[in-house]
Amino acid sequence: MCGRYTIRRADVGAAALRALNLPLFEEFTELKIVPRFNIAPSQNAPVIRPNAAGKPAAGEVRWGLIPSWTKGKPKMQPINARAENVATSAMFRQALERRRCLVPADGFYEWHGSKPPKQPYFIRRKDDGLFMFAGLWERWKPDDDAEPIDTFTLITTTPNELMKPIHNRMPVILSPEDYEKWLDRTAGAEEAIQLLRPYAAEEMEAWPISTRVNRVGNDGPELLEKI
DNA sequence: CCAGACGTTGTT
DNA sequence: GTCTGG
DNA sequence: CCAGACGTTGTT
DNA sequence: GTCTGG
Repeated sequence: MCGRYTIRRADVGAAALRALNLPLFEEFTELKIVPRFNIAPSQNAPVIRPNAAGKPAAGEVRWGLIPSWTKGKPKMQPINARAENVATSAMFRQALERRRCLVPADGFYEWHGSKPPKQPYFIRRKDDGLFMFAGLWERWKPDDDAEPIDTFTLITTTPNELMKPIHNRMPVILSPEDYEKWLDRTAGAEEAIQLLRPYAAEEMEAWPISTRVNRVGNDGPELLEKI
């Protein structure tokens, strides 16, 4: 699940975050965003994470987590992490403690059905506002003297009432009042996992769309048209 | 102790 | 790196 | 998540 | 069928 999402407006970054009037975002770095209708795994996407000073900063990071201890060619690059397992899994535990991030999105896709052709749906806020997915990131160096590569994964949880008919999982969408705590590196894993719950269904809407979205290279507004 | 795995999704 | 299995 | 490749030899 | 790439 959650193997595709959108960032359709360039104002999704700094302006939207400052509008929340959260202290953490007062000095937020301007987030340069190229609108996209089809963000897929293994591509770079903007994420928001604390910089060295603890202030949130934004930059492009590759979707698909490569743990820092990976030797040689990465074998596993999970694009999702189950909220039920992040606290105990050897792969996610450290990232949950120290490397949490926000992944901005203004919509995502989900495929309904057991065998192809599956019916894709587009899901967004009713007010077409901003989502922040809960993410974890890692820094990996292919070799000792190579440039580090940053990657991230999206945390998933059980579906809310809107998503249940479509799928058995959904991405963790954080409430604005939880953004700070999720990024706060002084908050521990125990506090962090409290925030990992299904988002309010009444604030979301979904509709069926064309299977044109299946092709990663398709990246236009027509992907969101109701069918 | 060392060796080997470490994940999710969906599909069967 | 850290946990599990042998 | 879905789509598309899945190989070797030899040459640059 | 299974892996890789987007």
